[in-house]
Amino acid sequence: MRGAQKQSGTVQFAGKRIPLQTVERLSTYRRVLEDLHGQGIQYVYSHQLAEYVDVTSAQLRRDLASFGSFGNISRGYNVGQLINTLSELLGTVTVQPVALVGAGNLGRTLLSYGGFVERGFALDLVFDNDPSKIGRVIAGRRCLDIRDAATALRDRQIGIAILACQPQGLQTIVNSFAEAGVRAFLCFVPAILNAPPGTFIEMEDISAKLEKLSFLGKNRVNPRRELKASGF
Amino acid sequence: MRGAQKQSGTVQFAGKRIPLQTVERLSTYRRVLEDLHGQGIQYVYSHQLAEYVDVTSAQLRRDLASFGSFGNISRGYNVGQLINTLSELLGTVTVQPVALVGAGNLGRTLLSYGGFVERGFALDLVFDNDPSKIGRVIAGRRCLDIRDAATALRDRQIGIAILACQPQGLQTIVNSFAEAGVRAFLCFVPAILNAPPGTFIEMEDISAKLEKLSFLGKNRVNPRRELKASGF
DNA sequence: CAAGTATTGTGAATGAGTACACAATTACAG
DNA sequence: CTGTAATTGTGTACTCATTCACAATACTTG
Repeated sequence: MRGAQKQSGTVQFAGKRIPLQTVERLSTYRRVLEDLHGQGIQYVYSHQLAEYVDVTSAQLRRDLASFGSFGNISRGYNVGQLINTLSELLGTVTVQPVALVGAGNLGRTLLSYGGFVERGFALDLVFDNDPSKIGRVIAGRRCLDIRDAATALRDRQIGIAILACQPQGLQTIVNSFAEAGVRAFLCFVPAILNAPPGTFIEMEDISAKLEKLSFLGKNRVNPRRELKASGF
Repeated sequence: MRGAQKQSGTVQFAGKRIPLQTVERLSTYRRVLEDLHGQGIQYVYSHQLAEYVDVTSAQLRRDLASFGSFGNISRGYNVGQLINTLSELLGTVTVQPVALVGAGNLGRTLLSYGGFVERGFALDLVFDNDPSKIGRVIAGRRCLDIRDAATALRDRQIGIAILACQPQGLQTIVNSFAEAGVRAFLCFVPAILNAPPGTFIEMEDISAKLEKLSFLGKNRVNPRRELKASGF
């Protein structure tokens, strides 16, 4: 038994070791950039974007610079171009298919959430082990038998799976998914899982988040960086 | 405009500066301990518990030791006792009320999830601004008008709120909740929010998680610690 | 009761991540 | 065409987090 935790760690990219936290920030940058793009803004300086995202400008520049040199030294960063660059890095230029395990309450909520596609993900495959759900169409997708997962995953070349099912037998499912080529898992089930070699499991325990907040509500937080008076 | 990010930061506790990451691990420890407790195990050594949770034993001992001295030097840690200690630290000895903003798909899913109570949280208050929802009973709770939130929050002494609504006007809601005594927010809405002074916002962006996984699936991850051959 | 064994808690060393500060560079105004 | 102002990318310093390694301690066994 081995827990899949928020292993901070690093990623190997073009010979460099890049902190996972940097990768997480890329998402935020991209999201804010989309916003600016929508407002018709074409160029943005590191200190502006940094302020929106609440990091230091140095942090932002280093994050981006670790993937290449994208800024114009005097105009700043081209918004549209940077969005494309980040999308390429994150692998969301084209919408990629994602598998969902579990068509319960949470699963159905995820299926009916429209926001994934515009961020580059489509929950195309739904699996369950409940005979009363298998075969039924849920939010436009036909629910498949979890036992038939392997071939379906391979056919569609699925690389990412979301786990929103019961904890029983979950390790077996993860193993077989990994066997079928799935590289990364987002797991909403509070279970102790072992990530098969070459795969990554991101745990999402909402109760744990609440526990953290509960603790923070009772004790004073020292922000990493002293907050400037916000102009908000 | 200021983004509420995963500010790593530290917490002030009994004069010590404690990393937030330590606090997050406490939840995991507690969860695994509950498991062991259920199995009737009374004592556990740091290296055992550490193996389950996938941290080093030194990490585990330091995490716990930063809050006090709980281990018996030769029997290890008393499982039941440690659970109580952690619950006290996390503030989940008694079930505490939590407010939910937004009775949409996600909100209803959270309401019908039974796992919160056993972790010490009860989603007692539900708010929405949709007249067709206000007054209706959803999963046993009557949905209240978001405009009446302030008094309800104060009456129930709510310290934590979950945000699962539309992004429009969310900052205003956060501000008024903070005014009414809410100290911590768990936000599922991909918006840029400014945490009022003395409050903490935990962002939960599922699409961002998928983007991270997408990146990781394409690039090799260096685990922080070399995995020992697992006995799983 | 003494010797042996194994564990906790922690000072010190290491490693990772962030912020500072500036050289190099570009734009632009006069 | 030159001077001025402002930005990026990055070497360096620093802070924070993790791991090492061991002294202090408690239990067990002979």
